[in-house]
Amino acid sequence: MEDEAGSLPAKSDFSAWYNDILWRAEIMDVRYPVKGIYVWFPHGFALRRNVYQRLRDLLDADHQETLFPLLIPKHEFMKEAEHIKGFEEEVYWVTHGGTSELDVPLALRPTSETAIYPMYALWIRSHADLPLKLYQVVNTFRYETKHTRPLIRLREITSFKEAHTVHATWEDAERQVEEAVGLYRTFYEQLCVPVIISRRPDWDKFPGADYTIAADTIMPDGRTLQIGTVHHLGDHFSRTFDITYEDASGEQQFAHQTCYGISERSIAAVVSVHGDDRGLVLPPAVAPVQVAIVPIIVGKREEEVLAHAAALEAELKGAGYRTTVDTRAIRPGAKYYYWEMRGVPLRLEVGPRDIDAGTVMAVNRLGDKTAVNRTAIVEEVQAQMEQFRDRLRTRAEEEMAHKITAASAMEEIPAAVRAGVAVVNWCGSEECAERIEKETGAALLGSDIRSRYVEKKGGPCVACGGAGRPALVGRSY
RNA sequence: GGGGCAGUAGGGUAGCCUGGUCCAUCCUAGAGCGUUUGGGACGCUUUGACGGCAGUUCGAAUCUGCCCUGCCCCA
Repeated sequence: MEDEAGSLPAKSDFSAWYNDILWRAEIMDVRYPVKGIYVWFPHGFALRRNVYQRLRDLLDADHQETLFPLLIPKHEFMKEAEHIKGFEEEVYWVTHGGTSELDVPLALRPTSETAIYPMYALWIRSHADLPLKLYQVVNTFRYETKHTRPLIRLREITSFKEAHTVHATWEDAERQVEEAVGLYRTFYEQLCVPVIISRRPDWDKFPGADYTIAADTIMPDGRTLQIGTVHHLGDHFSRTFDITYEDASGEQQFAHQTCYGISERSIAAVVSVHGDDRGLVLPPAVAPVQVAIVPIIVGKREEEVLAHAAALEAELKGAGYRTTVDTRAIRPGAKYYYWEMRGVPLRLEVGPRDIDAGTVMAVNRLGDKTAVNRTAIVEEVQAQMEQFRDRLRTRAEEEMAHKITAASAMEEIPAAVRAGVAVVNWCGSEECAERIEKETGAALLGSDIRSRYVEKKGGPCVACGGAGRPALVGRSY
């Protein structure tokens, strides 16, 4: 216990834990000398790749991947009034080429609507071109003035998956919003990260949207993290960028649009929701290493054990598992800690005793240890992975459920939001939302809540007593 | 947006108040050699730091100013 090498701060000290684990588990190096801009370590990058592969697989079913430019000319960027207002304080501008000033200043995209939609205006001509569903995974830049935090609040978002769809009618776009919400639900199920879906209040929606649906998770310190948003853009942008199509009767119509995004906050959520005092705990679906084999080398049987471990590795790799044998010249215990820090779901230990007994010791990242039959190893690993994933998901769900508290009066809100989020009844007025924020120090996050942990039926508004519907109140990142 | 605190080898720290004894302490990490190996091995050898710029001073890790960077709390 004392003088433990490489020990993390306890997860109960979440802020310290979070900063430290990103370093120790080799997710990100925060030492890059520009505020709010960080470097992916190879291990973190491998995690990112696996996470985004999941997202791509889901989207590729009926979206196409594309890539638009980073630079947006000022005149395009300035077209949509609400949109500009939402971002103008956060935009980086490229004003010079070498030493000469540019005729047209170029914005580094804070998001890509104004890069994509002028092209959509050219591409879309007829109803037969609709729906159009494209997405890209890009970096975006926002000059954040609040405290930056790796993976959570960045000046360069390195991993923004943004989808932009175009539809004939408002209703078609609305259906797309629901599809996107479904996609995001599935995505987070794969990551075993529980989410609460809600509709953002009007004053908090995406600049230029009709409405915004958001997915939030609850962090260990009780604060919420927005990890996905879906926006119904109506025809705001199509009017601005002249995205029109000829309908079946030959009339020109404005298109209706949606956009929806997920960023590396998804990875912050995986790290934070599942991790523990020993390090990362990763769902098998995205773990860069799914099985770590630790050979127990004792005296003369070294070669035999290594051969055994190599055969095991080959078999598991053949079965599709990301597997590694740790042959480093350090003690087995050091390897256990090493792979635990990096979140490997399953560790297999093979030593002389196991070889003699025809078994392999299997230890999952939650600490369950079993001796499994060597000959049935692939089936065993598969079963253990599935069981592990289910346990992770259940554990995360239970933790989130504990952080949601119904509050029927204003006085109950502060205690509830100290532990997590409060569910209150709210009449929908901005005035009452402001009162709630002022009196409790927590923000009104959303209404039309979709969560199995939140009752659907309404009641009197906690602020004014008028007819209210359930709404989410919490402190957010 | 407001307010605190801090920056010393790759990571964590002592020294700073009270300038010189500091070619800077300890832990960890890295490299090499050897002995080890069923939960963070040991021995020997070795590498490596005062955030930046200006100032005060005979002399600055230490004092002052600005800048950069980070963390915490409040709105």
